[in-house]
Amino acid sequence: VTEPQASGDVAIERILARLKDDGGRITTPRVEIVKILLASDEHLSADDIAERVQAAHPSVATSTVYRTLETLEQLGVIDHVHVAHGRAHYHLAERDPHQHLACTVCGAIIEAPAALLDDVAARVRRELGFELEAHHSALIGRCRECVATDARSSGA
Amino acid sequence: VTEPQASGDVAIERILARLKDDGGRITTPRVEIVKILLASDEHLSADDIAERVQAAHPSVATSTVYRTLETLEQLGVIDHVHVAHGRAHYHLAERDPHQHLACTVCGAIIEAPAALLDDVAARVRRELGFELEAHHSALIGRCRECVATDARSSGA
DNA sequence: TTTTTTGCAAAACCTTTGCAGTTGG
DNA sequence: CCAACTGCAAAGGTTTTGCAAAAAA
Repeated sequence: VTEPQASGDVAIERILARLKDDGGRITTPRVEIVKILLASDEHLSADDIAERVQAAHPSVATSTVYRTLETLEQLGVIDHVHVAHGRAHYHLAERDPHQHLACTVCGAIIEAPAALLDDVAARVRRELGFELEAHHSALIGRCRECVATDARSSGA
Repeated sequence: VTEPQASGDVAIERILARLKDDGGRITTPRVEIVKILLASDEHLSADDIAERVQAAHPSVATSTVYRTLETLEQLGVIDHVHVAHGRAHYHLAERDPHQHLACTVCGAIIEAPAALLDDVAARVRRELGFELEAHHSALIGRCRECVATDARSSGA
């Protein structure tokens, strides 16, 4: 059986290889951070990631997490989205491209189809010469649950 | 001549009246901040505003600026938009409603038609139950000038 | 060994808060 | 006079940075 059995292993290898090809080094914090990114479907904040790394390796500094995320982003491995209060969330670039909707009430990040802003992007390019980096900023508002909660409490 | 000659005066009066109606007081910092907001077409950060107030009244504290902006926002006089790095920009709510495009390179905020995101808002509401607060977050990307500069430098 | 990466601590950035003193009405 | 507002300074949360020690290649 030469087929890899866990796709995560392959993914890790590929990412670490990219790091190496770039003249980078494979270190424990980096491996752990990549694992966490691969293991999570969610959009994690730098602090979320730091917390998880530190659960297993308490000595890893938060600044290392930031520096690693920056490196991975430069390599095109991950992307980050800004949600409303200056916090960034990170996720693998390889995931299906998608837009982000951030709930101002509960903080949830909901994924929307990548094409959501295509028309808007075309329009601002045509009319204003503006190149939208659509994946880079979340659209903000309230998610289904929080809208429902709101309606319930104000209606009652 | 009972007609006001400068529309700015009327606007100031109206805003200060709202403040007063709400049980608020008319103070020097508040008057100055409202004037600055009225005098500027731009989207100002809290710090921009603080700087301008302090040019004339050096003792006005930045925290007062934040508190005043918060008060004015609660009264519906102003709105704020979040641009990519955790900085908020403030502008009068009375201005023509519009969307904001923030340039990641030069920091400019470009206004776009208010209706820009109407279709998107309708779609995420229908498909995801998400209530977009369209005016609240800027779309980010690169403005015409910065796109041109980029093309020039990478093309050369 | 050499260069990259790390951990730590400190600083930077934007914003909020506590509190005593000031001010508007 | 009294509540609302202010200035100051300190703290909050997130991210960045300087630097010497540690680790990868």
